[in-house]
Amino acid sequence: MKDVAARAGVGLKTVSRVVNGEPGVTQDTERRVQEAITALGFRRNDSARVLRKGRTSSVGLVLEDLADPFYAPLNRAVEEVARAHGALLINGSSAEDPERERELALAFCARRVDGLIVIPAGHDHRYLEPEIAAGVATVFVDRPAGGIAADAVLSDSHGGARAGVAHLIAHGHRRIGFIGDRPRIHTAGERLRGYRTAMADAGLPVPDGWVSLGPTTPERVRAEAERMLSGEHPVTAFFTGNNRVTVTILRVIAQLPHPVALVGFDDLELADLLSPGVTVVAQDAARLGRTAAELLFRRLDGAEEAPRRVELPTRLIVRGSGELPPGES
Amino acid sequence: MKDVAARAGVGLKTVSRVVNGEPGVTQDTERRVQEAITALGFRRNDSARVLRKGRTSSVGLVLEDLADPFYAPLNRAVEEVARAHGALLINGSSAEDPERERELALAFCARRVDGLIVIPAGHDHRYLEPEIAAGVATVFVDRPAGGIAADAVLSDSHGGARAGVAHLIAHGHRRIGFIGDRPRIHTAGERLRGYRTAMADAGLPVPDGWVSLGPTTPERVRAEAERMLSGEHPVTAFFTGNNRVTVTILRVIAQLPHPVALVGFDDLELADLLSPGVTVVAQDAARLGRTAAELLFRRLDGAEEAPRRVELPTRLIVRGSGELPPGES
DNA sequence: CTGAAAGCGCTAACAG
DNA sequence: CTGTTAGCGCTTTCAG
Repeated sequence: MKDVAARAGVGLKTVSRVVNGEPGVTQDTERRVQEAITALGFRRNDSARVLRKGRTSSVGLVLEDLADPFYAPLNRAVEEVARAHGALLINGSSAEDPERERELALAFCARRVDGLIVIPAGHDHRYLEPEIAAGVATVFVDRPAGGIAADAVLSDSHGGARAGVAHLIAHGHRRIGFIGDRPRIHTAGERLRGYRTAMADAGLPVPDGWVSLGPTTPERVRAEAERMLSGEHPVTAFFTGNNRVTVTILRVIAQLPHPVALVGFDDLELADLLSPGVTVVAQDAARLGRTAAELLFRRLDGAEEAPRRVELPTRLIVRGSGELPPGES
Repeated sequence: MKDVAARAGVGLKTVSRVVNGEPGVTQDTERRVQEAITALGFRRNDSARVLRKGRTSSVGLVLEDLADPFYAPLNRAVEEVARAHGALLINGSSAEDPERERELALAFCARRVDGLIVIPAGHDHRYLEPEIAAGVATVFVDRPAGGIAADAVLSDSHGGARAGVAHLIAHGHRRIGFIGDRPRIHTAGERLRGYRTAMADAGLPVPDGWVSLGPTTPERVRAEAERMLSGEHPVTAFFTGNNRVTVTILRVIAQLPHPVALVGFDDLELADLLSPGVTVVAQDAARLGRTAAELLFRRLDGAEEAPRRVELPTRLIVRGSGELPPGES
């Protein structure tokens, strides 16, 4: 910028004015400065600007996996809101590792993001207390924060799972298996709770063997499904706790001689084209992201209310797999 | 940091040494400094650090759509490589708008990213010349740069499409429709070229009506497909230019009274579970991203070779839809 | 082993 | 309308 000023024969501040489109510069001076800028290939150094202004116009997003088809639209939605507010997005995947979540969040804070959106991997977010105290607006999405009071935007996991399982029960199922993600993941627990509520509502017992929480690897999910389908009291339907489990169960079911009913949590891209279509409890990932980002920017614009917990509804999409009757047992 | 120094009763530089894990500090002094850091909730301001050091340890990624199931794994792969090199990732979606691509890329440059990975939306990247001259390593992925010499990591779109169409021809098809993305997108053109090559190899004519490039909206794709399926010489098979077109064509085909063969470019998550399974020409999006990121960091580590163009192979995955015979016409 | 001073590139605050 | 000065928070340099 110094060089530009020298070349254009003006003061530093004038260049600054031109670069930032501030008023108070003659057409002629502006032209001279612009020429110098192009000639020198100058671009404002935002690091220096940030240092001076205090605001970075950037937000950090810590999510579980950038590549997960459920989180990708959430990511995009956050980006769009950020863009509308003139902010850039820095993001990273925690890979469901609390330590990595922490590293990312703190790295973002060191970069002085204005705000932070976190899909928690861990359950203790007290490490963020100094940062929040220092003014980093923070919103949690998909799962609540642990150990601190903070904004959270969640899906109604309990209600959604309850409705999905009730749907299976309404179609005659009495023995329904639940396969979900690891129990330390908040949504996994909530969905299991929804399953138990629906079963209890119908006065149905839930033997331990019908419930399985754990890693969503195809191997584990397949083994658990096969276990639940064998033995004395095989299940006649599955309720699956997220998109990855659903995909594996679909592959398991496709190889069975008899039909097994299925309702999955999370929608899938081609769910309507399978036969039968896959009945799901859908959450709106983009809306989750948008809501969180909007809340974040409201905070950044000075909203000082107490931390809020927003819960978004889920939607049961009926496509066939959840309406299959129980086979003879 | 000043505050920390004051509180710990040491000099500024000593705090800096502790914060950065540099040697030359007594155990005792270090402890005092650490205490002050925790007490004050101090975190190093990376903006200031960057200003001084010149390197930001961050890379920018401009892609088309963060939420696209094809680009999401690429995004994740880039993130992993960046992470391995201690760098953060800033990213944004161009939404296939050249102006937006430019804005994002230049905003990243203003933040002084060390390197830039771009999935081009536009065809003229001369706007990056000053940045590259100023030292921003730049790698293009999925599509080549326009107007400048730069590294590019691409899939073999021409070869992949050619193989996919040849597969349909080998299964008896003579009238094959091609529906792809807008012609200004490089990969769309290359895939069309592959289609034409395969048709020419087999001595088959290609009337204009069998080829359609344009927006990948369901409405347009559906209309074009229905047009190609009607009239005097209806097509008996489709080759689709990317995942979004394939998804729509699958919906169109599902509603037809007679089967129509299909080979799609890009794999789909549930492609194996449809009946018939969807035969596709798959690219490895994660590998594309990984390769580009590794090349980028090689540049950042000082590799000074001439710009390289890396072309990754595609893979034909046979699942059923591409092996359907042509119906009677 | 420790610290003081200079300066990275920019903008806020004030003169002219 | 334009320019000067100070200083954002850190690291580099060099001297204790």
